[in-house]
Amino acid sequence: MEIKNTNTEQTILAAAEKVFMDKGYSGTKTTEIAKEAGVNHAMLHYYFRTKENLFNRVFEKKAELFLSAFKDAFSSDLPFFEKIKKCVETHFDKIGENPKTPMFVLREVVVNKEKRDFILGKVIPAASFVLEELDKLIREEIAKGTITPIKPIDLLINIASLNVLTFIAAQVYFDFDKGMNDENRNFLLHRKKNNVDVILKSLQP
Amino acid sequence: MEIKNTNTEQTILAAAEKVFMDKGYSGTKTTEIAKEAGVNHAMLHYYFRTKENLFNRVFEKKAELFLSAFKDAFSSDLPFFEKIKKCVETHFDKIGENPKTPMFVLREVVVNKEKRDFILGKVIPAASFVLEELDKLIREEIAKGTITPIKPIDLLINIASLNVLTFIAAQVYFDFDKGMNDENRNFLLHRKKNNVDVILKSLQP
DNA sequence: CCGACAATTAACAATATTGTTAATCTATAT
DNA sequence: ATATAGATTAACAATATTGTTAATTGTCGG
Repeated sequence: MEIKNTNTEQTILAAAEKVFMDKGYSGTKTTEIAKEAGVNHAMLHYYFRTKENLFNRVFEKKAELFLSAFKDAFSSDLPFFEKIKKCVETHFDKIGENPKTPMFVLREVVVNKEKRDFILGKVIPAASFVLEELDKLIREEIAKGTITPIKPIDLLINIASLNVLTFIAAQVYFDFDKGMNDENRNFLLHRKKNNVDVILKSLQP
Repeated sequence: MEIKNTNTEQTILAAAEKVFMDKGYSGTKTTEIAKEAGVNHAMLHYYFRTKENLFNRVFEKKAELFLSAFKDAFSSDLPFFEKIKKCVETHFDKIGENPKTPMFVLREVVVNKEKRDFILGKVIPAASFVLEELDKLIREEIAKGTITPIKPIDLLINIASLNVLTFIAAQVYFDFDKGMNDENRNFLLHRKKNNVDVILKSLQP
């Protein structure tokens, strides 16, 4: 009489993740998730009660992932310009590991007030950590005259803009599900290099 | 008796535009459009037959608008750097006139293969016009050594990334429907200046 | 093997959603 | 004023979608 945490629950969660990521909350039918998971659709309610519960499990995981891309990006120990370079690259690569995440999160956040508040509640702490770090670094360099005066928040938005929109564009052009061909890979490599370049130049006095 | 029949068809279209822009195709119920328009929901089928017909009317209009922001941006007659500055500003302002459009178009394009093909079919011609113009300009400047070698497509994506994501972020933070306060306006002005700055610096040798 | 209980299924139920239809109303030309 | 055609409405219909339930199956410790 014990927990036989079947893989059914995990199978459903994985299927839900796939379908929700592609079609969003309102575009997804629970029957399609069940079909994708290969289980009776009652199982989905048995384990998660409602569509919304299931969605929240997926959303919270992906939102965490989306924000962690920022946190992880700003935790190396390097000279200033290399550090910034590393930040851009790390952020880019983190998104690359889950390339559909930005569009998924932004879509729900724009469409759903609760999700918007949820994200904003997480963004503030996440951002303030990063912004404080950045602020110290930037002040020093501005004092030394090695970079132009810039607000940390602007630098952050610039990085996010370039990296995030690269992957949204990629999502329009090629199908992440079918693996990537050389052209796709080259596009991303090229854009990563470009983004680092643009950010570093934006700092020049 | 009383005159005049306010054009019901236009009323419905306007309501559809509003709701579709906020909630996307799958998130919108035709009954909500009817309610928003203040008409019996049968009218919506009387004039447009199906939800999809109605949606397509809205989508095609907005897709055109989205792309026109690029075309319009590249049609001034100024010295190189001022021209680029003008491009970024015009593109930014064009989006500002319809700030929800980028997210609306991108959302449907990512989620719906037909809409994706529709957009890609329009993007290619629109882009090639702009890219050819840009190519001529850029070549001259590179030859003169006044800018760093850069591909027109990269410049274009950089401009689009910075401008588009500015408004997506804005859409998350403030409610475009309730008019904007000073803080909102300042944010946008500040970001416009920042984006011009980043783009111009990205061109430096 | 049995009993308990979790897992699974089919069948049902309730509501939402899109779409249709037939009747009614309204404006306008004759 | 009447006929006509288009506009509008309520009422209906069909299907989709989410969720529930009761019965069945499977597992495992005793």
